[in-house]
Amino acid sequence: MERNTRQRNAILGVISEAGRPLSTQEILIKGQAVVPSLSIATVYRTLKDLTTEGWILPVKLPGEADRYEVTKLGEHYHFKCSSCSKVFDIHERITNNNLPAPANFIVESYDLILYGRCSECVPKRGSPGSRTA
Amino acid sequence: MERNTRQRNAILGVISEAGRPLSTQEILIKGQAVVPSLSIATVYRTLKDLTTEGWILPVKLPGEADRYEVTKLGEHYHFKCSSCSKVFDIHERITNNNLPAPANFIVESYDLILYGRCSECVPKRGSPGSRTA
DNA sequence: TCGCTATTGATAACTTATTATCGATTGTGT
DNA sequence: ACACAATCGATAATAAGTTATCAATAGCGA
Repeated sequence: MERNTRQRNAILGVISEAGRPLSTQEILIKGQAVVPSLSIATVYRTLKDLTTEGWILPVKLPGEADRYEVTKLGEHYHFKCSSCSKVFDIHERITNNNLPAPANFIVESYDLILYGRCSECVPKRGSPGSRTA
Repeated sequence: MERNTRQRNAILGVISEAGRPLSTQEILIKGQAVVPSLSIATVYRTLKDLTTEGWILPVKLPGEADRYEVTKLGEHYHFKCSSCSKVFDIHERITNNNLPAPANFIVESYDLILYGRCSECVPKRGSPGSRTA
């Protein structure tokens, strides 16, 4: 049967408490703060299990390895900071009307990724090179 | 100096005429219809050159290898058909107002990918399992 | 607490995409 | 047409991420 190991609890714990999608390396580091012996193999194994069981979901960004977050967040999209590389959840609602497609095309889902500066990395007022798109 | 080879002409030709972003394998196959000896190494080499020279751009989708399209298309986004896996350009305009981010976050750019059925793969009217998102 | 077996940790192996190597080929200026 | 270097084709090498292997460890029911 399925066992309730320290490693599994630690991994689900750090993902649940992160508040944003975590990379496998982030999960490894944060998990090792709870279970120091934690191995990257166990991280991958457990992420696969937790995904299969429906607890977490992979977050896919172009050209990057999957990140993971808990399933219960509902529909949302993501913001990647071009300075610190962290990815944040955005829960504002986008209506399908805002996502036009050609006639005869059926839109079933979408991925929207915003790129820019998060609140921690926003340049000070008045510094150069900081206009928004 | 830079030479005007059959391979280079064929590769830029198939990308220009495709009307949608092509994968490296698609470029190889279509290019071999023009220059049968065309090698995958030449495809990668030429794609890198054409990108550096500004003729083409990589199109990045989550979890997939880069596709390529000509630069002159201007701002647009992409639609991936979940049936035939082809990627299409969408030239409808999206306003920044439609892409809300948290206060203090600066949006510099975005990637938007719609998933669904293209006009060729849309199920016939009345068939089951075909509601839009 | 004992014993069984699921799970772990360390690392080798694998996968897929891309790049490097190098002898053969082929544009291009003369 | 010639010469020569840019480019090509075939394939080995690389890179990053993920998975497999297997002896050691540790949940969990009795």
